[in-house]
Amino acid sequence: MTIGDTNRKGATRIQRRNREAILDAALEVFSAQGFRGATLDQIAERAGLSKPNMLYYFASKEAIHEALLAGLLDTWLDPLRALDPKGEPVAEIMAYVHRKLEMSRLYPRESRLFANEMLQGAPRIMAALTGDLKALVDDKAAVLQDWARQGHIADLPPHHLIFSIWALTQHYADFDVQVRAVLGEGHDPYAEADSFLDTLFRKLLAP
Amino acid sequence: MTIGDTNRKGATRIQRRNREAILDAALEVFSAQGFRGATLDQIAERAGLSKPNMLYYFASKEAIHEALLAGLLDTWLDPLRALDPKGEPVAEIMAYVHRKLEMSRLYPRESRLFANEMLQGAPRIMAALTGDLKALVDDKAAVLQDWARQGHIADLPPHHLIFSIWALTQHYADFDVQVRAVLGEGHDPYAEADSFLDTLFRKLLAP
DNA sequence: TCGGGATTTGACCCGATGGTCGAAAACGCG
DNA sequence: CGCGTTTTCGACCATCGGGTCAAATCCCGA
Repeated sequence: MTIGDTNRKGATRIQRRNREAILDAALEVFSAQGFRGATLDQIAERAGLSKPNMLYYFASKEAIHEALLAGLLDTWLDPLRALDPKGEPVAEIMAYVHRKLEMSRLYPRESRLFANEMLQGAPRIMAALTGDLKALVDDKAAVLQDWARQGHIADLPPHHLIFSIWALTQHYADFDVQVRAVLGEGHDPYAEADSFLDTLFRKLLAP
Repeated sequence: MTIGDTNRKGATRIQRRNREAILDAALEVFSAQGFRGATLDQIAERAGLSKPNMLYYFASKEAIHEALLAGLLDTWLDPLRALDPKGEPVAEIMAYVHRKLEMSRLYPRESRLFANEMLQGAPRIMAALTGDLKALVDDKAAVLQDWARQGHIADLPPHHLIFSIWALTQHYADFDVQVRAVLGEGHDPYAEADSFLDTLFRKLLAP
């Protein structure tokens, strides 16, 4: 049987376990070293497999990276998708901010993988950026603009409002070392950020 | 004569020209590929030198990277240093925001180099983070807190206020591709950001 | 103009790295 | 249990990549 891209049904228990172990290890390494900086040996070791065995599950380094990115953008955008045009404007946006920060806290590796890709000029996901991503953002931006027009929130450039949410929440994952280094001991960056960002966006959104 | 770290006086015209060309090329490559992802061949080619010749000016790949980072943190923090405790609070902070955004616009490669280093866990500049950087930030944070206590600006956690300025301004350099992909044609990201961030921070700082 | 230091480079070294192969071992199901 | 399929991996390969070296070339001040 071809191993291909199966990650769901039709795969044995061993296949699922190993593919998962590989992707987890790869996430660890790619997110910390970037694509070119990562080596198959590092990934294989972390995954607890021999290199040839790993390449039995994924055809190449590229293929592993691709598999990782494939799911990423989707997962990453779920919180934005959940922003409900029919909900209460400020509450919806605040919920988005908090969900996004929670993503940074729970999935910092994914955030860094994405950041790495952006820093490199997004060679592998440019299509998704100008396609799905842009479409989704444009859609939600229209919602924000409507809310602004109706006076529910301040009149702000909607795209940049969204950028600001991304920047502020992802910063805590991507620049984690810096945040912790500067704050010093005895701080809970994410708890403080949660409160600070709440204040920030409430003030910003107030009409 | 030892080539060492001389970048100033005591170096011939050729030395200055070549060292500069190397550092510029290295900035280009390191900022786009990360340390491990960059190769000496790429750098040498961009610099217009042979690899051995490049290694005549810098002892190793590490040395080039180090030279780059050495100047970076300092330059990068200049705008914050310029924040004057005796100035008018809101004006001082707004000036900092605009200066920082201008840095992103003029020196996106430096921003990305720094971001790469952070993503990798800051292995090469951790000392500077917990040393000079923390000291400077603590110092300015105290100023902000004073201003807040005196009612000049809103009472916000000063460290996170600074983080928010970093996150929002650097985002436009580090995630440039994403910003442009999402905005589409006919936008001037930095001009829009300048206006948006002005609004954002004025609303945030209002007591 | 000339000599010695500064600069440049072709050739080379060798460990790292992505990837292949064939055969052995483990699995699972009839 | 028997056997075809799946899984595993030791050994190997070609290329890449950081770095060295000795010899050639260039440059400039006395």
